[in-house]
Amino acid sequence: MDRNLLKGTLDLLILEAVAAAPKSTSYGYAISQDVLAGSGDEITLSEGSLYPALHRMEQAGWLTAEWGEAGGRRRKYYRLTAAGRKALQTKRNGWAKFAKAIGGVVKPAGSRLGGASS
Amino acid sequence: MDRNLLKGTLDLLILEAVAAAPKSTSYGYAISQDVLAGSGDEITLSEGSLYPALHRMEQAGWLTAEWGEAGGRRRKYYRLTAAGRKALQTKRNGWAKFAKAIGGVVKPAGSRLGGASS
DNA sequence: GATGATGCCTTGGATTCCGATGTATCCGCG
DNA sequence: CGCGGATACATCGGAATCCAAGGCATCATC
Repeated sequence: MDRNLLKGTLDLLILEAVAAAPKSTSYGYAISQDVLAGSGDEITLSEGSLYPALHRMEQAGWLTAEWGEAGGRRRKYYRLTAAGRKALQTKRNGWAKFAKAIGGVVKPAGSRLGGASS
Repeated sequence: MDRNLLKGTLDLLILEAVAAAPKSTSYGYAISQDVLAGSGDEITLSEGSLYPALHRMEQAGWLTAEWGEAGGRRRKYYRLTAAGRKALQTKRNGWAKFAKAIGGVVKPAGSRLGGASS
């Protein structure tokens, strides 16, 4: 999978994972696992991308963080703010519009080439 | 439209435009117009992206170029090579897989948030 | 003779992401 | 006990990508 495609969708994926998590079950490691599972094992959010992104979004006011603990290990639980929910909607719309735009240009995978003629 | 989303799809869009063009009607400016039209006026390939990309792909052996002229203006016509057709297929598959993976995580735009209950 | 469309090109910089690395706890295995 | 692997957080430097800006040239319109 071309990793460049991921650019621009990182925030969306994280916001989506946080939004989907039940109550306060959203923390870094779990988010990466959720995205991995949700994508059919296709999308791996590497730590070098994930944690900086979480910090950035917290800074942006999209997420709030709270330290917790489980099984002797520290966890940082994240929740969406109102601004975060709005950002998610915006990014969803952006993705939908983008995917549609690409779809208008790209033909289905597996379609024939060159044989345009009759 | 978030421009970061475009990253990774540039080659695909260009290959697709060249593949779709009738005979020898594919040149830089026309490609950008075709993509713009095909995407519903959503995707503008800026010249600073387009021309370097065309050179890179020619270098990679995906395209061959040939100078022509029309109406007193120079044009550089591009055609797909066999490797270019193969690259297009590969990128189509990559995009399809990627879009599907994202779709597994992202909920439809406009869907409700927070009200996970019931 | 200015403006805008057509048509090509290059460069510098900004942005984005990730591999590598570091720290720490817990569990299972030999 | 020591070791590896999973869990869990974090940072930094490098690599890759793209585009705004600028430049050049022809043609049509006003």
